[in-house]
Amino acid sequence: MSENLIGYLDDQGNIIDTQSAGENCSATPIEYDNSDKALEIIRHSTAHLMAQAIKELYPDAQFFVGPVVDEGFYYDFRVNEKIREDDLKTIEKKMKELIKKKYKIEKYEISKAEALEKFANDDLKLAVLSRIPDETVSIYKQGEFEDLCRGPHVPALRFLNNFKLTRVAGAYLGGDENAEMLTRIYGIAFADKASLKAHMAMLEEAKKRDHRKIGTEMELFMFNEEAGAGLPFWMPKGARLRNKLEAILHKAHRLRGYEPVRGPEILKSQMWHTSGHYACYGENMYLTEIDEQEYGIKPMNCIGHIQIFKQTGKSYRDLPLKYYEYGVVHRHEKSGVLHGLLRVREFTQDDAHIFCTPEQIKLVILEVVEFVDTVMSLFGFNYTMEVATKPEKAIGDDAVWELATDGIKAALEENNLPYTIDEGGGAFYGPKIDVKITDALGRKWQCGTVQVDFNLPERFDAEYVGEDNERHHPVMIHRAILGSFERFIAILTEHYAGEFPFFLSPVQVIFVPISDSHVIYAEQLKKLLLLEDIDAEVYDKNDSLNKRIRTAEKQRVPYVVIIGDEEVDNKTVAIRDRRAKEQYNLTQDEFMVKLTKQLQEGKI
RNA sequence: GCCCAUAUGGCUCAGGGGUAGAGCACUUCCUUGGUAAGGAAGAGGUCGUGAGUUCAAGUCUCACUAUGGGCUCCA
Repeated sequence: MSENLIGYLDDQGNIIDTQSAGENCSATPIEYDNSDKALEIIRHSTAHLMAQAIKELYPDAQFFVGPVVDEGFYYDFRVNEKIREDDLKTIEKKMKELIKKKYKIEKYEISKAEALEKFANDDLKLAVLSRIPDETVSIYKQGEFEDLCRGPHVPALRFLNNFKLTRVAGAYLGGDENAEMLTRIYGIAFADKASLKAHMAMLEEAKKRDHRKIGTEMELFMFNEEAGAGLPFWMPKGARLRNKLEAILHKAHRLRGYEPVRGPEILKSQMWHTSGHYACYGENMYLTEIDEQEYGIKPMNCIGHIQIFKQTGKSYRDLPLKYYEYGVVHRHEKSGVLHGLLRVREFTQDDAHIFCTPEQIKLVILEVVEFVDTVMSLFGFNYTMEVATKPEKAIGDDAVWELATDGIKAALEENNLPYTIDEGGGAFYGPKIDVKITDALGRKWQCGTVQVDFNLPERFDAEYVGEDNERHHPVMIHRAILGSFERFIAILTEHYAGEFPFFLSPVQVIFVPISDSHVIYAEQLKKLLLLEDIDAEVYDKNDSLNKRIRTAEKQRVPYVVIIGDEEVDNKTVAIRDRRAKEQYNLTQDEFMVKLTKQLQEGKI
């Protein structure tokens, strides 16, 4: 048996550890390295090692589950003591000590009845057992420490040298928010020290891209404790960036046949009762009373758009009818979930509602998915699509839900668009496709969404006259491309590490005049650029030239332009180009043409 | 909402019971410089808010607010 053998892979893709495989296993060996399967075993065993260390340090600790996850592993457990971030070092130290004891990891099997008896005093293990259907369960043992576990595990602790405990957190038992909260410790492990180090370095790099850090540095947005949590303020630089994004999207919508509309911020509660928001989404709504009449601040824009649709008679010839609005919505998110611009309580959706016939659904969905793809490509985002099905709190018949869900799946499948299923994740009025992109730390965030809704048009009695001269309820497709400007700009910031493409950059050009006599020319150029919707600044502070160039270069600006005698005399500019990472000279005309042309990159 | 942690000038942070510190940014002056930090002086904080312990509280305790990492939930 090889020194580095830690398990086998059978032809079904299941991992068999060496404890289970026996002497003469013919399955494919898994060597000790950084392959996915090897890491799965290593990390699982490291979770156990951590549990063993915790048990020695906190003898009263009881353990729940310790699985491998995308970012490493964790173990959930109950202790009387409070475990803090500082304690992780102590636990790590104990883990290293245990490795030195050279324990082997041994496995034995017992019947479920025996297990129930063995763990009779451990309610957490009994909870785990209650979820296991098998009649036989396995126990893994290393030194004095034993744990109920199905494996797989490495043969001995010596394979677990390269790990790091990353954070402590609370986690509900079984993910149920009504249940007890356990302590969870996350960690990561690799087969070699260098990979671990590289992983930690990657996390450090990701932190530098954090939109909250860059947003503060670049003065894009802010929050204010006295104003309230989750309520973002857009500072001038951030507002410029956002305006540019809005302008690009306005044009993109008009070119695709969308009409702008706008509904009020608050509507009488009766309307939210009719829609079902009051019953299904009420916990998230802000309510207010005016003249003894209750109003709800809108958490979504659909209700307003339906009223606009209903205002004038509609024919099948008008469909599909596309209304869009940069709709400001307020949602009372739980305080603990707020997260920079990625999760706020007031945000603006690039929202649209497409009224169409049932026959048009497929086409409309595809059109939207294509729109999404165009926008994502513009920024170079990878995204995944999830089809979310009927949630527990929902309105409408199952049959209608099925029809809508099948329509979504069919549209995607017929065009070979890959998707996964999010069971029960739909909106209360219909199933949806969620478009998810990842932030700097690899966390997925929902951005775009396409939702098929048979329910709200009926509830509000929205109608069109069909070819048959009868009245019909239209189908409503709710959709957003960016999702919200707040979240999307947060992700953009992390994606570009603040170095936004020219067409979005809040400051697109910085002029550095060499001395006072060159300021006039710089100001003239700045004005010329503004006429083309390009934002520029002139750095004429009383600092040395080198200092001003350094400051300008650190602003994450696409172009720094130096203006001296030579440039003024010849009507030229001396450019430091961020993208090309080089310096060159252009005439003023060439410069203007270059920049206005580059602005076109943002046209979609 | 729940668990744990954190909160000191605009920003990043030090100070851990005895009358508030640094760097950057800011203001003024000198310097007018051709491609990544020239020099000098100055201003700016009731140490998140409110209680409590103490002769004495940024510093210890509690509550609240906000923020961070998670859980749960979502654009």
